[in-house]
Amino acid sequence: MITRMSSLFLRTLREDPADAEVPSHRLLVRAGYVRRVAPGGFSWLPLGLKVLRNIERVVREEMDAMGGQEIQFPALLPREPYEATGRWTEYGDNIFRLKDRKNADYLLGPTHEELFTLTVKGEYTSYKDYPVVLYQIQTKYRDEARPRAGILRGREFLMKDSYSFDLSDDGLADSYQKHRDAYIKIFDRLGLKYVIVSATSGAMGGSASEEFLAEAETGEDTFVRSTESGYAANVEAVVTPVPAAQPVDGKPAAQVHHTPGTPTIETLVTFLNKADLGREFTAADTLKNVLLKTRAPGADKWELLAVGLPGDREVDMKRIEAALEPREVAILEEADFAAHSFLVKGYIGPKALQDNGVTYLVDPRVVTGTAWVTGADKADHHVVDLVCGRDFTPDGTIEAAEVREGDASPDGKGTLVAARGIEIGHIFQLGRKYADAFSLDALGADSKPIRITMGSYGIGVSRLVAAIAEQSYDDHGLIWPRGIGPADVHVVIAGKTDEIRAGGEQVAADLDAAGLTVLLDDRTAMPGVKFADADLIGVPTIVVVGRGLANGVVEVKDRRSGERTEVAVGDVVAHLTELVRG
RNA sequence: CGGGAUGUGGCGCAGCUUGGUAGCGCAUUCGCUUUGGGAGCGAAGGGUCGCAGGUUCAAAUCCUGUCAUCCCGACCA
Repeated sequence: MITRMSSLFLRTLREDPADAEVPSHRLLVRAGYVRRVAPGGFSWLPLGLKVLRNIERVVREEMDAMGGQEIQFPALLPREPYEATGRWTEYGDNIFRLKDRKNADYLLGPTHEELFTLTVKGEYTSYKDYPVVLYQIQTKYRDEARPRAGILRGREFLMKDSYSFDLSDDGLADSYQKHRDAYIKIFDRLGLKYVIVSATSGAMGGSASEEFLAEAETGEDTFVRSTESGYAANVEAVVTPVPAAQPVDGKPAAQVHHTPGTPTIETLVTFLNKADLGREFTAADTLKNVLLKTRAPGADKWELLAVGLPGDREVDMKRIEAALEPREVAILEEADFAAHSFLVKGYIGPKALQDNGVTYLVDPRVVTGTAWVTGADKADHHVVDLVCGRDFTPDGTIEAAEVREGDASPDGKGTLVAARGIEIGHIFQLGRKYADAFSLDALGADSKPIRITMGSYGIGVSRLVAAIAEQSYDDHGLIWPRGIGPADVHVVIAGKTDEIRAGGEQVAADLDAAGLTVLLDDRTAMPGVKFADADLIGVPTIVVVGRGLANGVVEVKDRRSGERTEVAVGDVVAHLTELVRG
């Protein structure tokens, strides 16, 4: 197919739009792919829509290949199914709600677990029907508190979501693995640099969960990766390597010291080093005890929880929350301290905690035989050489400490560094949460019902357009991977003579006949304008038909490398076919 | 929801301090020249200055209120 720029609905901008910050947003607007119409809402213009459709095609092909069957639900949904699972309330302000003329409640679907579950329940009743994988590529709506970064986080976006329905946990694991494999194929075909990190499943519930993150500085998600191995994980999922336990024998006895005016780690360390105890202390030698309270879902009573971690580490609330999920976690307030007189703020130690029945969890680095400086449970006093396993015994360990660059990688290879990524895919094993909500059962061979177990798998299709752009651009504009850009070849007619114009038309026609998609710049503009637009638009291969035509050659330019080669007119089709088909 | 910034032709901006009825660049239209890296000259069209009050002989400009957008944070299958 040939797209003629003389009639293409396109206006490129020479200047960056004022409201665009991230590269993908800037370039997609400048190159005339998208236009903003509302916060978090964008129109797709012809070039942008071609790219979106190309990505959609890749996703669809791989989903079909792994056995998925495409269906489509309405975006406009009734309240009832979401009421049944509690999500009408749980989603809070994050869903768009509306009423019809009869004052009935509707919502614009943020995700469709309920509908998929109900649909399968409506059609399938026998164990012989399973397993099944259904998917849709649908516009989703979320009333984001703050849409940002252009296409990357909008309030309306295109998403592929699929769901697997299995009779057994093994079946679910298999469906999960098939999706994981399909996602790898999809993102590889899209030419993305990405990592797969283990993730928490969040509000959806469920167990196994992994996120696909496209590496990009502008990404919203922080993850860590090893400098030496392929290890990558969300910060919440990093498991601290446990040091070897040490013998307790021979450790100096614990001693309480008067340490006036040392409520913080910093003041304590300074004090200790001036106290002439015969050795140097650092924050890492201290054991900081942080008081929290937790509450089980549905319960209204809070329970105290103490967390002990090395004094040089800050508490990471997100890691704690992930570790304690689904329990709610909160920092202790002044009133809570007042209610428990044994808690001496700034001087809390393991003894008072355990004497008073407070659950005491420690960082995994606090192993048997390690000696610590910690609170002595009375104001202005600390205890030195309190040995774990001798002087106190924690109730267990918890991943509560911040993860830092330079920490050892959990797989033992290399150290961790922080990186940022864009969440482009998320797969997880939902389990029976939705099947339970709607009593989705299959009748087994023994005529007894089998509760179905589900997996849920998403890909941000419109977000991928931006994610690819974030990874592939230069000072001149976008650079699309092959098969993803708005055309296979961008033919620029650089000259005004009839010969050159006819030559360009012929090259475009020949390429089209060979099955390539062609963007033909047949405008009467200056050559410089056309070259600049070609670079901005980012079709991977640019063919310039111009003054060389007199010698029977055209110029083939690789957009990414900038490399130009002269090719005889007669060889253009063969040359380009080779390039495009690889 | 907290913090910051900004609203002036389609896009990007100046003008506001010190009120006098709106300007520049890009884009668009016409003419001539030009034609391998965003051309030159000449002409033209296009703006209730976010909105509402107020002060004043006079408001883009000063005052009050309000709305919107963007950025940072909180939040985010």
